[in-house]
Amino acid sequence: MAVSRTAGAGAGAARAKRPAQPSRSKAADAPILVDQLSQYLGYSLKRAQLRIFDNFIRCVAPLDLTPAQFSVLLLLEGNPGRNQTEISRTLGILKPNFVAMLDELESRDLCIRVRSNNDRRSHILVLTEEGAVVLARAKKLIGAKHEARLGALLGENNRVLLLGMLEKIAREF
Amino acid sequence: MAVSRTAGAGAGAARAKRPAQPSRSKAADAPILVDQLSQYLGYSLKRAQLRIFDNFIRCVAPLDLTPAQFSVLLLLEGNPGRNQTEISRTLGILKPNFVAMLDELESRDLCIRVRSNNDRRSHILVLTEEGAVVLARAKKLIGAKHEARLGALLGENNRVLLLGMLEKIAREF
DNA sequence: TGCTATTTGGTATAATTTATAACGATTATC
DNA sequence: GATAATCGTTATAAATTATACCAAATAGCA
Repeated sequence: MAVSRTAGAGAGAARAKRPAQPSRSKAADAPILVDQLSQYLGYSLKRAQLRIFDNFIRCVAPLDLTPAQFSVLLLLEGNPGRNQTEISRTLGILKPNFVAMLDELESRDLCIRVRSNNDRRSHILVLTEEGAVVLARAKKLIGAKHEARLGALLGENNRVLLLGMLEKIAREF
Repeated sequence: MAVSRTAGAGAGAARAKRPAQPSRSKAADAPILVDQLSQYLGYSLKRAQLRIFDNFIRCVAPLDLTPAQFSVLLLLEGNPGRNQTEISRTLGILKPNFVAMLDELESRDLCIRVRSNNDRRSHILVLTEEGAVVLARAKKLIGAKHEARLGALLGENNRVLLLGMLEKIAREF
């Protein structure tokens, strides 16, 4: 369905004042119709997702966290004692790609890898104190600037409804 | 927020029968908790989007159309006489990336570029007959196998509600 | 009319994201 | 104790998204 990050959604071409004359030559820039497309869940879903991610990133910009990084930290906090494979699989991150991501987080002292005693192959992922602090700040920023805004836009009831439907799709579709 | 294409969502590790003993060593694979994460719109949105795209692609597999390609064809059908810039911008595809995409569609005889008479710089995009046929088939497949399934999962009322909320987010957030 | 600025489609290329194959070390299985 | 499987990792590819620039054509204006 296309939909990339930067360019805006609107048929933002010229949009100058258009003459009454409905000819098809110059100044005839009627907005492009997206109505049909918007009826397809995939399209609207992707567009919404890009908007949300953009805003998410801006909200936590002071902490320099990507959505993926945030999700890792949050998962570590709530699930201590897990290893890389468990965390990466839960998030749908392929193991090879998770390595660099952890290197980054570890280099910023947000978490550490600890060799497991039970299974010396695996690395237990541990949220550091710094990681906990950053995560707490991120939560606060997102709650105040991001999710709150969503609630304001849709209404709190609808926000919860939306979340429920999305979860259902993610699990059962 | 992570969330890639392949790996499933579940904490799909071993999940063998676990002994009553709640020790933390072997066989202690309680499912990882994602509840907190699921409360963040970005996470659930992305997961749902990946599921939907996966299914979309499978549904139109016989026609070999990506969501992006489908959206282009649909837009051409509903908006004849538009040029590349207008279409690509509407879809949020950057112009340089749109070139190869059009090359592909044109090579498959689904659409053609026609030099405009009004403005000899621009290429008007025209859906070919073949393109219209393929698009019609795609619509049918998606309607029958994809959107219908969604309606069955959420209920038709909720499906419409969901679409409305997503559109609102895409436009106003 | 001429001159400059902008727009259009395009090329080349980079950066980012996602995916596959394989390896050493360790553990499980039998 | 031999074989298979798993863990984290490296290397690398493929796909997606983004930036800089170009020639041709047009627009805007002096």
